[in-house]
Amino acid sequence: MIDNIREPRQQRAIEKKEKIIEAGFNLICENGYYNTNTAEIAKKASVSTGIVYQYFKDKYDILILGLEKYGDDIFFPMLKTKDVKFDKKDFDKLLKQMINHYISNHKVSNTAHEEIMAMVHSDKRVAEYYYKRELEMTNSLKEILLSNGFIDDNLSEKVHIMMGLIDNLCHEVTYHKHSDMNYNIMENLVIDSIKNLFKNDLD
Amino acid sequence: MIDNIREPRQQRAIEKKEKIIEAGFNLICENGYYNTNTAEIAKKASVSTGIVYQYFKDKYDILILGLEKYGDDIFFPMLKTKDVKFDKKDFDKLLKQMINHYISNHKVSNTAHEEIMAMVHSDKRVAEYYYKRELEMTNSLKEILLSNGFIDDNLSEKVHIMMGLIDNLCHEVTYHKHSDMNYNIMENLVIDSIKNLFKNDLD
Amino acid sequence: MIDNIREPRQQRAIEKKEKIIEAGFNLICENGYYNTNTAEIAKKASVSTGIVYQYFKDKYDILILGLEKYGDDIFFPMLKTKDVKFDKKDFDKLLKQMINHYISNHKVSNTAHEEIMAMVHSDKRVAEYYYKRELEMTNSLKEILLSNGFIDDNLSEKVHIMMGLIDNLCHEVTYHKHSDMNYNIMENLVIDSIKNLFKNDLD
Amino acid sequence: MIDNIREPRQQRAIEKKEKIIEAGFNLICENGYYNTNTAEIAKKASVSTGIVYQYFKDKYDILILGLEKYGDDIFFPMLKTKDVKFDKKDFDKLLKQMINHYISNHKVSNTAHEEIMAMVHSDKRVAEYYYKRELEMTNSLKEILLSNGFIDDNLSEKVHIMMGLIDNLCHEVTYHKHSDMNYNIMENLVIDSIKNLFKNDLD
DNA sequence: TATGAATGAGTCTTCATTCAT
DNA sequence: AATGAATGAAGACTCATTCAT
Repeated sequence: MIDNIREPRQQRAIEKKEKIIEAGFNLICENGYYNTNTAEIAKKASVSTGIVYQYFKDKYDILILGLEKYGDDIFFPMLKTKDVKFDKKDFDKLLKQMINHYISNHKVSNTAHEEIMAMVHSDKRVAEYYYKRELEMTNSLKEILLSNGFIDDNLSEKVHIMMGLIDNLCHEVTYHKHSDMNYNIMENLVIDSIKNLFKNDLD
Repeated sequence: MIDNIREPRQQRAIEKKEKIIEAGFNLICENGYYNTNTAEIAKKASVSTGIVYQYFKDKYDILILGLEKYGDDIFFPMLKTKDVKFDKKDFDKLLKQMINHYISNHKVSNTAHEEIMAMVHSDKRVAEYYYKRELEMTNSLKEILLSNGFIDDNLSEKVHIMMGLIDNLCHEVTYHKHSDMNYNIMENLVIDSIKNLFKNDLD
Repeated sequence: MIDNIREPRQQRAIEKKEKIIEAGFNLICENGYYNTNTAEIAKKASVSTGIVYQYFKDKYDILILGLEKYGDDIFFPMLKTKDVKFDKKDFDKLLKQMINHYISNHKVSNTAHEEIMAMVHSDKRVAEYYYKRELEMTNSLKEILLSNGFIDDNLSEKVHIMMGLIDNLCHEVTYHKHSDMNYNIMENLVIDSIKNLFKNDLD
Repeated sequence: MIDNIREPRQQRAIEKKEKIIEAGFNLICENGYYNTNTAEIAKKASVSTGIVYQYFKDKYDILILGLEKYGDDIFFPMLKTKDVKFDKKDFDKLLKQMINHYISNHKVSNTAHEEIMAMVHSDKRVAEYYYKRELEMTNSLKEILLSNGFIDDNLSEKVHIMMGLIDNLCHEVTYHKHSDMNYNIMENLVIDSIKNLFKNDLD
């Protein structure tokens, strides 16, 4: 079989490809990979079913390309944040900002998060993407902290734990709503935990 | 139309039903729900496809029943642990034990974890199961701590964060193997974070 | 393959067979042959599915035997009426009685009529049964008329037409309810038509 | 999920859809609805099974569309006959024509009649179709009669009875062949009965 | 005799992918 | 480059019938 996936040259063709990725990725995020079929994707992208296979090897390809294109916005919006300067006294504030940013982002694309996280757990390439970006995120945070005078003392581990704490908090706030849980208190406890992690830097 | 689902009476039939759940749940855990078909399940359970539908409403039913039967062992093995007594001085040790227990359990059923967690993110009933048990787990830990003299000061929130920390650590250890991460250090940081959470109790 | 259909000798066995026929035929009459399965039949007859195949060759067999057993009551209740004596002046009354008898019978087993008539149109043996009884009915009516002084002048044809008229009327009354149709008038027209058929005898 | 049913645009596709209806309806008429499967239909129409479900919701849909397309030719060919003018003296002739028309039509699609009539008795939508057309037929006949000077005196009832008489006759001629029945005589008796129904108009 | 467990061929239906135009 | 028609393998599920006990 010939590999006849064509990389579009013309502007219109490029736009068409983008449109398919967008439509496909959105549908997959809304309904899940297995509950989305190519006919729907084509329809939503206002193209024919046939054309899909001139731009993409298969349905899976759409997912992966969609993930690469839109994944960062959903999972790692903070990756775009660079060169943050802050006073150590205001570390609290920074954390609060991050948390709020995270939470509001979660809320926006609630189902997308769910569906893609599902695939992180079941699909190798999605997992690969996710963990790679997570690592980038860790490194990005490390650099921010280093550039603000934090010392490189087990920093990777600390940042990883910190991210886990924030993620867990956001998840709780966005989905579960365990009735007996007070999110203000939780947030304060999380912030306190993080400050404890970096106590050597903050004293 | 008749309600086809029959509860088997004969011993051999009961065993067969169990066998189908086991085979089905295992396959789903290994390969994912959508990549497992009823013919495979039947074959692995050494039964005909027909019998599957006498004991189960549909494929999904097998998943749910399998989850109820084996899920606790995979996700919440500690739920069986009750009446733990410990000296506050040995809180470290207890935490280390828990972490090791968790990690070894993760390692045993690596893919099961992944596949089921995928469904927690995409399927309502699986999510329901998971979060319910998670809550039970939280409550169980709360009681253990209370019975060992910890005070009920935002205990739910603290325990939830603690579980998140442990979970995150285990996950990291079992899957990622972020090359630059030192798990001993991470473990110590996690333990320290937890102790910090309960500093009022441990002073 | 051995033909191991057994004719039951013991009283209990005979009753069981009857029960299966009754249950099966009733279900078929209610829901149609293709919408009735053997499990349902067995359940309704309070027997096991296995036993069914010791008394009957197959599902079809139940239908045929049921038809032979209960069909007459549904389709040809008048077959039991013999030795009717009437005065020619009262022919009207007789016809009215017949019609009412027919109609009330139709109403009792409305769906049975529908379902079995469906099979008259699609199944050879059901058709065979039906037309045979229809012939018997014709002959029976012929004899009644002859024994009351009617002459044998194209009597078969007349009776057949008469039966068609009554049948058609009953059907209309029982099912259609064509809103604009006055059944009293229709009945009178039918009776008048029949009397016209036999005008040579009634003058 | 998407609404899969597509209305074909291309000429060839339209023909293919027609072909499927034709093949499906024919098979159902020959062998019955439950004895016809989609694979056979596809094969007879020289298409793949998949395409069937792009044009039709399900097997049942094929039946209904087939009925709407071909049903009139089979059941109500006379519906096309309009603006009939006749002299009351020739009412006999008209009736004979009708009867012959009916009979020859019955003979052509013998099994179709049987199978579809079976469904009239067991399926709501088929029944709906049938009785609706029957009503149209009645009305059409009424108008013909009215336009030829018949008076509107219980005309609906009379026409309905008349149709029943003709139908019954045709059925007898086409199927039963009750050996002892003389169809010429029967035909004459039927015609005489009809004329008697309309005696007020014909005197 | 009787049970109900077990079989597996058969049915409808879906959908990723390819083809003809 | 584009369309949308067409393919056919694969899957879930049913059910008449047979089998083991």
